[in-house]
Amino acid sequence: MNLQSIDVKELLGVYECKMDAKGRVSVPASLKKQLLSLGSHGFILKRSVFSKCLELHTQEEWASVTNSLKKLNRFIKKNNEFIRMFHAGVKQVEMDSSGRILISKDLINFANLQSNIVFSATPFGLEIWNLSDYEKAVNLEDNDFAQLTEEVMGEKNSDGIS
Amino acid sequence: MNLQSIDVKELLGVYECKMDAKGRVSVPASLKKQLLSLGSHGFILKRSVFSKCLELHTQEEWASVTNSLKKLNRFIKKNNEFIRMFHAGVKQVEMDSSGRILISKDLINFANLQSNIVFSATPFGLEIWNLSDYEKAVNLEDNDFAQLTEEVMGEKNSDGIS
DNA sequence: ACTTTTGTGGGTATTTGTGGGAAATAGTGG
DNA sequence: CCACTATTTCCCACAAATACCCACAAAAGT
Repeated sequence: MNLQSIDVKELLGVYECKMDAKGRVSVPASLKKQLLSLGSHGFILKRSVFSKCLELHTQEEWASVTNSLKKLNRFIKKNNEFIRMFHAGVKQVEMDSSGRILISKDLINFANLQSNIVFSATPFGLEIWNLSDYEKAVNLEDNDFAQLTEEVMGEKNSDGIS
Repeated sequence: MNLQSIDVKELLGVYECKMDAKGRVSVPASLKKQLLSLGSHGFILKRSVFSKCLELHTQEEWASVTNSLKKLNRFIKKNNEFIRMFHAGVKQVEMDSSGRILISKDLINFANLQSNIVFSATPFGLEIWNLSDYEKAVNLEDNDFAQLTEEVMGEKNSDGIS
């Protein structure tokens, strides 16, 4: 399969890979190609707000978020709190010469990362999980996915989106 | 990772670091490069208005704040009071030869700073926190982020910016 | 089966972070 | 004005983290 020339709007795919003792994670080749086609070598790595996992964003993506946020009035306390929480754990990262990213100690700690890592690309963004936490998070026995599907998607319209 | 040549409009990144017994905090290398690319070695350090933390501003940034404040009518009592309180604890600081800033005793006291410090750069500016206070401030369990998001971003326009 | 790509690990030079000593400066009270 | 104390600056030294290599095994493509 030749992915060299694939041009993507959203990342797609779930990949398992390893983090080494130095905290380096080599981005799976398929993802790497997608990421590079999306933009630069520089990325934003941050804590996810709702789960104990990390999120990876392209600089372009992040810049547009930043643009929106800058329009908020900074002299309103709630805006301050929102911005602060939203930015928790934000780090600039780059791929090294062999296509790996270095994850800082505090982020490793936050997301409970060990040797086995999962990259999970969804339309909402690219998440990085500890393998066993990821398994738990998507495990049908722990989370009633059927019911969740109904709650989220089972609304008036046939496509589930109201 | 080579950040040498990154040119920024806003500071970005959240970093943990240490303050030593003398009250010196070495600015993380990534932030240091961003700060220096933004301007000078001299900065304004002050109390934050809404939280028990400090804010670091470049001189340029501060000049623009000062400009806004000058437009307030000084013959209104509340404006007077606001200006005075807004300037509480303002200090000029410089990085020393090894890239550290010295935080004065009263500011250390105000922000309850101990050995573990957090630099949090957001589009609103650069905040300096005591680590454990920071964690509390961004912790989901202590803060209803969902509701906060609605209040801050959930306004008329589709992008949440009114 | 051979070549190329990908994933993984590790060594080492360099940068960064941290601490402390001692000189210089400022601040205090007599 | 002086003596004394506290604070700040300027060094230097060392430990830790990181960037930059290179090597090689495993996997994939031809």
